[in-house]
Amino acid sequence: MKLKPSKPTDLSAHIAQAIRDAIVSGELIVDERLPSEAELSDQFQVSRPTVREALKRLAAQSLIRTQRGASGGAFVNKLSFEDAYSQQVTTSTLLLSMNAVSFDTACEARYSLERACAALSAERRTADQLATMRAEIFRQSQPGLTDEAFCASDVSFHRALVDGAANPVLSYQLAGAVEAMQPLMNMITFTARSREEIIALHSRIADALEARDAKAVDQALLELEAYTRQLARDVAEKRRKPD
Amino acid sequence: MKLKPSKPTDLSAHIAQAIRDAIVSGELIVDERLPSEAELSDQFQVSRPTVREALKRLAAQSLIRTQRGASGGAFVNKLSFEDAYSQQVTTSTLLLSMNAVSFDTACEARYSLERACAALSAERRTADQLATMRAEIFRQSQPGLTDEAFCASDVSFHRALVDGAANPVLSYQLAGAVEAMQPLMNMITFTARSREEIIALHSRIADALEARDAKAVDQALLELEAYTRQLARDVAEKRRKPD
DNA sequence: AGACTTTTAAATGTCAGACAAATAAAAATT
DNA sequence: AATTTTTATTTGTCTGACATTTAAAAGTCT
Repeated sequence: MKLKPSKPTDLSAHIAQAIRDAIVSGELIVDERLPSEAELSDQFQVSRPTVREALKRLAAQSLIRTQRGASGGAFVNKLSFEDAYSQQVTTSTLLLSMNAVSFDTACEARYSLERACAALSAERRTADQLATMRAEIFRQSQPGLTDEAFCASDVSFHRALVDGAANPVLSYQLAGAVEAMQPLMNMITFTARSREEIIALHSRIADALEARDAKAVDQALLELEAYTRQLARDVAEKRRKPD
Repeated sequence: MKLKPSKPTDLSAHIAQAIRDAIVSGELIVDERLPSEAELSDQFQVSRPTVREALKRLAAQSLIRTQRGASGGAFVNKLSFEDAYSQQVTTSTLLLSMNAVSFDTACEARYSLERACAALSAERRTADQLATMRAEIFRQSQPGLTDEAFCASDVSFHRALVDGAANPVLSYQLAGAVEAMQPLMNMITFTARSREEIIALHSRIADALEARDAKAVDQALLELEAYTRQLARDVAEKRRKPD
């Protein structure tokens, strides 16, 4: 029936898609200036507010940036790993919370991906990354640390592990998975005993990385995953049947 | 100096962030209706166009959906795996093309992640997914297939492999990595000989999955990665020194 | 009373025109 | 020649209006 993929309404979405296509296809290249809003409204035969709504959609995806003034305008933005990363964290976090993804499912995904980095990280990790991991382990062992701070340090630790693979694409992909887990992790109350256990496993991971022993890293990660899932089960158990 | 994180300008970005925060923090829950544009312009003390620009930013991230009419308005959208997936493909694709990520880096990331699924997929793959893979292998063996069609079939094959892990979070994460590689893969010209080689490896993967032999899957993926990178090197070589 | 039709009100979608603010280039001045 | 001023361009924002869609309310008929 309808030939157009998008309904005749939502002109701004239509225009945004047209420009997006031009960027993805390479028709518009990085740092190239788009026509001014006035010119675009002429070209697309719509009003300037409508064009602006379209541009804001693109800006929300970091596809363009705008600059005011004489030779200003909208420019095709070079998507940085950092931009892509922060977008992915937001998206992944919401995806997990809104779709009631089970802790087990998220945890399995996270550790599967993280183990994918382990071999590369064992091979390539720098002294600096190792030092970061040791520092985070030390921080985790401090008494009086809140659960939130403990989790945050945990994320930093794993981030260093992932970055050890020295592959920006991997880091970008993994960052979403690891960081999006944090809200779920925050549901766990870490006892002194469980922290001790986790820190021991972290130390084993750091040791294995220092020795460039990929298999030992993998094994420690497997155990860490199993232990984390066990903790979550305990919390769920306690919630169901509080003493 | 500036206390506000965002500059005093870009009101729409500011408002979008405020609403985004409310959604991420859970202050606004799925399917909840936002105040009308008129009410929002009152609350934030800005004009309606400005509010609309903010809402379009959120719509671009699939965080809200809008509905016209009497009891219409903007509603918090339940972010689906599909939405998140397509966003990630767009982002990943642009990230690779704009940052001149080397074929090797992207390839390494992709296969590392894919191998992370291999063990789970060997354990859980359904007969249906196996059939899909066999069908794609058959398609790939058809003579007269264009390179684009061959690549597309390749993506479908790997997609089935990833979905075999039966973990939606993994599928979502991996889809981006695999699909974003396609433009890079399209640069390769597949000779009859190289297609034959790839198909043989695909068959080995399918066989191993059928036998639920995780190690064999992993090994075949390793070889496929090595072969793919070799092909890319050959193309680069030929381009530098054409005969 | 109940089912159907019409009206109405509320909301988003779009438009036009205007002014403010920023900014770089051009013009004027020292 | 260097500096300052002007100017033109472009985005950012506002006001007000109308169009369109849609669900609920009101009305009408059987």
